[in-house]
Amino acid sequence: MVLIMLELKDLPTTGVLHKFAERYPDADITAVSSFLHLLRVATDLSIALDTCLSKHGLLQGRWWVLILLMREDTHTATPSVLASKAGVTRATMTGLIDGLEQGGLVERVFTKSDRRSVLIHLTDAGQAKLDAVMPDYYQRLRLCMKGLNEAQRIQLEQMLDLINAGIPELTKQK
Amino acid sequence: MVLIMLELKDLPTTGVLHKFAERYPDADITAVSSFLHLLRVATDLSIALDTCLSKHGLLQGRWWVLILLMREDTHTATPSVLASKAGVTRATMTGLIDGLEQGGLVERVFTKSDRRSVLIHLTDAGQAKLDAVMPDYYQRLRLCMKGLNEAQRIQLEQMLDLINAGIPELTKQK
DNA sequence: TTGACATAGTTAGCCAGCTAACTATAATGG
DNA sequence: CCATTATAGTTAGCTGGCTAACTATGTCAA
Repeated sequence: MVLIMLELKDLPTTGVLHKFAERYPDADITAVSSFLHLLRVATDLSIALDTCLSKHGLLQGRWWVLILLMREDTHTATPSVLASKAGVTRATMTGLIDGLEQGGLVERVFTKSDRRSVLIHLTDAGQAKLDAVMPDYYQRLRLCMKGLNEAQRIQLEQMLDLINAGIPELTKQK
Repeated sequence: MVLIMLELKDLPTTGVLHKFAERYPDADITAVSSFLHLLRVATDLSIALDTCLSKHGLLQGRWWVLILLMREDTHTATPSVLASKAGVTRATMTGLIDGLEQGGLVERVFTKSDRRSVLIHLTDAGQAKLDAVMPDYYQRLRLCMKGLNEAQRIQLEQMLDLINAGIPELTKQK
């Protein structure tokens, strides 16, 4: 996944929001506040995740490829499938696989059935890398999220789904 | 703000999460689920916001600079302050200002008091650009967020604050 | 008062996304 | 059965972040 946004250090105060709402009467102050708050926390989470992964020589892109491969029973998938699941272009996936192959974490296996295609296979070194990264990641994430109990987590996901359902409104042609 | 993460198209099913939890007993399944869900929705929101802004010839970086300037009573600020509030480096801010100046949306004003410093001033054209963009943005955001009532928005922000408080756990030295 | 340090802005070069175009191979329909 | 279209992977070049290094200016303490 590739989320790019400006890191919002100074969320607007309600005073600023009201000032803007005067000039732009369509402004829905709590909508803006929640929206920016959500983007800000997610941005900081993403940066922190990269910091955590970089201690193991990974970033989100490559890390996610390894996870997608581990999910497969055969520890194998094509670049196209990986690109689609990771939400990046095939061109980007080529670069990610190049880096992982250079590090010996995956290997390209050429298939006979469809000669256009390549299978990407998680190597033992790749699995070992995951076995080093994932426990650290899971421990840290557990601590990070310990402020929310189970009920709150469910509520959060429900609200995220509601927002997600509204996203098309941001881009819809009028 | 610069949030970079892989766009997670395929969130793990609870089945997959349990499979991983077997190998990695530290995994806190609902923590992982909520975390990925949050990053995914925020990513999609960020992409949609860029799509919305790009119809007006802006992206998040430049758009945010214009907003920060409009917040100031004098419609003026230094690049350093803008960089700090936007959460980008001063180097990045130089590039953003270059682009905005080229489009006539801001101007560099050299000061006499501190000759190291420059003041960035929102031009009439810059204000006009905001007057074109912001109503569209606010209308769309209102629709996007209309699935959440006021109580839910408050709850959401509270939960985001709880997560935010846990972020240091992701990067803390052990 | 001057040497060391701090601050403001810029420049240069890196990186990981992206799109568009290309090659090779497969699938399909007239 | 062959021309067209679709698919898989790669390459080339763009973009907007980043860090590090640099210039110029200001500040402060010995």
